[in-house]
Amino acid sequence: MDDRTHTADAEPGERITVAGWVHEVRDLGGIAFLIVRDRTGKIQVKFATDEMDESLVETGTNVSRESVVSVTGTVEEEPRAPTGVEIVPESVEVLAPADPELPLDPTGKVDADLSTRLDNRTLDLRSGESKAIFEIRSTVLKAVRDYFRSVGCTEINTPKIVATGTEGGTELFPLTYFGQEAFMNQSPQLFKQLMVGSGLERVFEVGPIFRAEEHNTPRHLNEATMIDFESAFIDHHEAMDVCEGTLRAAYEAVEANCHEQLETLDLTDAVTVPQQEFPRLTYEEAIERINATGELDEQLVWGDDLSTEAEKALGDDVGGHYFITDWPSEIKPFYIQDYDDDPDLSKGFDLMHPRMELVSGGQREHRYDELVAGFEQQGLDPEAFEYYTKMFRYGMPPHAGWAYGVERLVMTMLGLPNIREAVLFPRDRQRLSP
RNA sequence: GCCCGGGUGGUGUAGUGGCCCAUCAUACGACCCUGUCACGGUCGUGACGCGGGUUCAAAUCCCGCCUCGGGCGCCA
Repeated sequence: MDDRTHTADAEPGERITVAGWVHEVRDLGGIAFLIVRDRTGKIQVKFATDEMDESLVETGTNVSRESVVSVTGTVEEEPRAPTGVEIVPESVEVLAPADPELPLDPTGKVDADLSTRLDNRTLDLRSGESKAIFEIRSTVLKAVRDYFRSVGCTEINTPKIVATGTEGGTELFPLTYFGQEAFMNQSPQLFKQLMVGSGLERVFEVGPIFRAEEHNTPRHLNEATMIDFESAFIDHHEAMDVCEGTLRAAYEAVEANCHEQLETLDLTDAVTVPQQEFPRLTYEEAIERINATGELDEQLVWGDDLSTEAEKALGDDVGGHYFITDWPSEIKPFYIQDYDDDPDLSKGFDLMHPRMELVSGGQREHRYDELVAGFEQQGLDPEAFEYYTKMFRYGMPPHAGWAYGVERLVMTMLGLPNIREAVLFPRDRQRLSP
């Protein structure tokens, strides 16, 4: 396939070979058109049915939609062709015929339900919209990685099969590891913290996490991709700076490099880099503001976690990304540090999009005695986490960090109605295949 | 985990007790058509998730199961 030309690169006067999928055949009688699609676009192949070789016309016009074909011919300038050029074929080869009855319509003339699309993801991703989402996701991941490198991070990978959970609270997928009890990891949290105490100091990871919660919503997955960041010698304010920088980098990269995809998704004006610096509301300010909206039946009191309804009320009120800082220690995990002068208040924060929570992070507890006390307060056995706590006895620097859900980032950026749109092969309460 | 709403040709849908051996679009098959670009035209094939019940009569009502989607909790 060395001599293959992409459809978008076809220049008049050239003799080329294009290879791709049969998008459509339009047979008008004496003239017929075969539209070939590849990842760069589409091109029209013209058959003058009375004048051309009979078997060539037969092959080119009787091929089923979505079959894979290779067409060799001359590119001619033709104002009447959709792209201004068309191929006058010398030969057409069917590399892989498709069954005539397709489980969904990649041209998009007839809609398909999300579950039908997910059952036939390969075909679904031949359509412009679905493909565009994953091209944008790829751009986001590249931008995020580049940004982390620009602020001196080392990319790491931590184990996904673990002996204990991170927080003990959430549901884990159990498995058997050579006869031992083990779990799929729900977060790189503990491992990335161990790395800030290593010579690496400042790390990030992009990888999967697994949560066995039986939720059934458009914003949860049982296998998700997390962007984790953790750095030594920074506090939660600096961690928020990096967090905001990462998100801006992602939006900027998409705005700069994904014109075509945004156009396909009809989002050219909808996706823009956030202008304002993200407001940093304290938890206390947040609940006051929520109560002031009057959207909730019952007023929130200090110590309440924010319900979905409360988050929505606040999101509508703020109208853009924002941080919530200084959460009550009670509702944040043990590894988040409390304020020394107010132990009821933690240095945890969340980054919110008006639609949902995107990031959770905070200043970590790096002092051994306080950390162990925190375990006990949350009813966890410090012994079970000895591999983790032990390292805090050998010089663990002050540090902070956070974690994003990639799918939520893409979902909120593109206004996708369902998080499954942002994963190739989602794992949810009922879907395990493909 | 609790709660709510759906499942009708390949795909997406209409139909809420008899007007339904089921509507429309698209796809598929056949034929006609020399500039389509959602090509057009004629004809044709093709479906009520599964099991039980109520009724003279069930796609339609009831029960169970399967399955899909959503709300809440919790979270990324």
